[in-house]
Amino acid sequence: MDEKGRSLKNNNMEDEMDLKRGPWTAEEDFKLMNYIATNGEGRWNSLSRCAGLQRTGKSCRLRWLNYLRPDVRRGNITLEEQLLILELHSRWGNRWSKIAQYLPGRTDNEIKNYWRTRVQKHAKQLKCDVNSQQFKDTMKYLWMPRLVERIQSASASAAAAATTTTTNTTGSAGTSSCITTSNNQFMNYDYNNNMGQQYGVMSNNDYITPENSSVAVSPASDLTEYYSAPNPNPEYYSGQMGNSYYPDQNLVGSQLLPENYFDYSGLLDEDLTTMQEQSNLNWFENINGPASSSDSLWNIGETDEDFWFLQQQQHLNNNGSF
DNA sequence: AAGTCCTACAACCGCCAGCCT
DNA sequence: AAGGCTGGCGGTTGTAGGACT
Repeated sequence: MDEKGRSLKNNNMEDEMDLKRGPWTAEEDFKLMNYIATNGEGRWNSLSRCAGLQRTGKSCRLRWLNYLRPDVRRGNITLEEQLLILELHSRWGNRWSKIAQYLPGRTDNEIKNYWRTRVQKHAKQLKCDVNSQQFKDTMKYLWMPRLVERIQSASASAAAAATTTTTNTTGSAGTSSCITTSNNQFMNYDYNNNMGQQYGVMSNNDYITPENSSVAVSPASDLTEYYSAPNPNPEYYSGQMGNSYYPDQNLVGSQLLPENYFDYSGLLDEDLTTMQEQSNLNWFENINGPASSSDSLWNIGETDEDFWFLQQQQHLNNNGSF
């Protein structure tokens, strides 16, 4: 019997057994949680029967993994998580479950939904395919650096508010910052070495820094929103930036450490030139969309911050650095 | 206030690989 | 070796609720 035949057979069996579909009720959730608490998970079909649920094993598994599991993290995707998703997706594509391994508490389904609703939306606004080189470049050279900047900005604000110390050291060789994330993760990011000198972004210490910026975290858009969900299980995250955080041992301590996320050292100015040439439109017009667009990539003009950011970009553009 | 549109996300579906008999 | 079963994955759909007109 082929796969389709098998599926039909399964479906018929399910019909015969009058299995329930659609949203789960609180009672069903309770049954499932109770059963798993006592007997553990796995063997989902028999689990479903034994727990007295009129659901497929698949449905039970999905409900447990995506919703009922105690370590499922609720709340909006944070900036740090957005950054990680963009980076890992650029590495692996639509390998949602693999990407989810690197975001504790987040499910593949949630990440997939985030990608479809937020990222693909922006690709649509740019009138380019989400898999196109143009959009990938936009993410890599504008969106992701922007996220880094916002993370640092939010971190600096939080630190100032808490009157605790953040480690910002300024030396003649460059500016290195410690980005403290909402999960007490930290990212060492060297503006000058990783991006600034190569691309003219954030390269000048008296130009863009969290200290001299008037950046205020605002919920104006996907790119400006910031919400750090309460951590339901704090101990789960402790030490997650250490080696144990990364299930793929081949990447431990090398490619995936945050300080390497934006190591664009292999990229040349010609690459950016080519990138711009590939676009028929002005780079910034293309990114920002028409002035009337209310939900463009940066929501230009909606907040002082975004206007400020655009000015910085235009300044860099005019100076030929970008 | 009512209707329509949009967004986010839960849930389902088909396919596949691996294991077991 | 072949067929069946199970779990896992990525793609897609349905829908509740908020935003907009």
